[in-house]
Amino acid sequence: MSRARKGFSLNESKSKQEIYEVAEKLFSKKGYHGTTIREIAQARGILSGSLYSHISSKEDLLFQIVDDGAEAFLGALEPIVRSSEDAKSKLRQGLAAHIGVVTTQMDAAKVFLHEWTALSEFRREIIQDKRDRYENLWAELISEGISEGVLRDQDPKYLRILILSIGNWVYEWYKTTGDLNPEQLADRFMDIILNGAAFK
Amino acid sequence: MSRARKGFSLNESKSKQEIYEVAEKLFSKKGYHGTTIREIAQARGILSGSLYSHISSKEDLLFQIVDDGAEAFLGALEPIVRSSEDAKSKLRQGLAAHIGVVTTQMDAAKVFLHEWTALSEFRREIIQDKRDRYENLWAELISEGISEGVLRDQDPKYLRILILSIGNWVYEWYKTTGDLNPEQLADRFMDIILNGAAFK
DNA sequence: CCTACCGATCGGTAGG
DNA sequence: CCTACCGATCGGTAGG
Repeated sequence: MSRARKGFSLNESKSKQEIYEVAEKLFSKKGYHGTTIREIAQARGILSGSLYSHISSKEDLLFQIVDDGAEAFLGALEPIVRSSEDAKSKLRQGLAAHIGVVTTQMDAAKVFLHEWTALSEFRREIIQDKRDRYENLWAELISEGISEGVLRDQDPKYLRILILSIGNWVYEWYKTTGDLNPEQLADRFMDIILNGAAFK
Repeated sequence: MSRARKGFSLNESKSKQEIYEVAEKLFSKKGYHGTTIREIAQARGILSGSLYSHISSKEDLLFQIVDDGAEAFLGALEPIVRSSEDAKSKLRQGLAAHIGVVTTQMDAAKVFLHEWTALSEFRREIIQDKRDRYENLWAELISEGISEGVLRDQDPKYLRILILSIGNWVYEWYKTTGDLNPEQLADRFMDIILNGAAFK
């Protein structure tokens, strides 16, 4: 998550970070191609040329945002997968972690989930790898659930897709005011996923 | 769904339709802002200026694609909601219809689900209305399920979101080869949604 | 459907 | 961080 990673001075990294925050918001709202470098600069109160003492290109900006998003998801899920709790509560915590990332970093999450395809090949592959790693962590959680006898022994692929679909779509509808918090949401969804919505 | 709606001659509407198909593909792959009018023209084998005897603007093209998408979803779900079957099979059929639209018209569905926000205000509102209508149809299905005693009597909002999240995300991962067909997919997902993934 | 072009804007740079 | 600008490309148009 930290963007002050390469030993910039405090002021430099503060300026840089403000640019990232502004770009995150704009890329999330209007898309990467729909956002101009001049809009980003204007939102920071400077001229477009001045951006380039802090960034090297527009795509560089996108990559750092997308990569931060990837790291946020991985960093939230990894400790849960590695923990020694039972499979059921790991599944619940995993979904809460995912929803937590989406709701507390809505712009970055949306850019990560949707604008990463605008990256050029080399950098897109780096992100593809992290996406694969994240999916594999979920595959692990589900296969633990099956081997512990908590989950029905079905093709785990579609359960994984079902869970991630629910978690990913959150940025499309979630409002900070009026909706359940991430923990409550994860409880609600995981109750349906595990026990079903049917009346018994 | 029909694009030959305003009485154009056969040839005109054929040319027009080819432009829509090409634009659908490109908007889906690279986004509305990431696609240039020249790319669309080139994919049809003509020059950019020549497009404008068939369309009136780039945004017009987007609107027609998005609106067709909206109509496809509404047209597939409406007869199911109006039918007199039991709530459980209407829910299953509704999800199959939704997944059917997404998988058989993947490009149009993706553009409808994601690029509609690029529309200017007036036309975005028209689409917002149709999205609301579609959501309300689902709300109806769920409330029937509750009143028929098929579904647990919980806040229906999150069940509706859960179902639509699963259905909408399909375009992100579905491959025509190797995956289940829409009916099978809907069965699989609806089984988990109704009965849960937990072992009992 | 093409030729020929338009004003505007794009991402980015040089030099201070 | 600004001034001043670059070549390229954008959506779109006039006239055939």
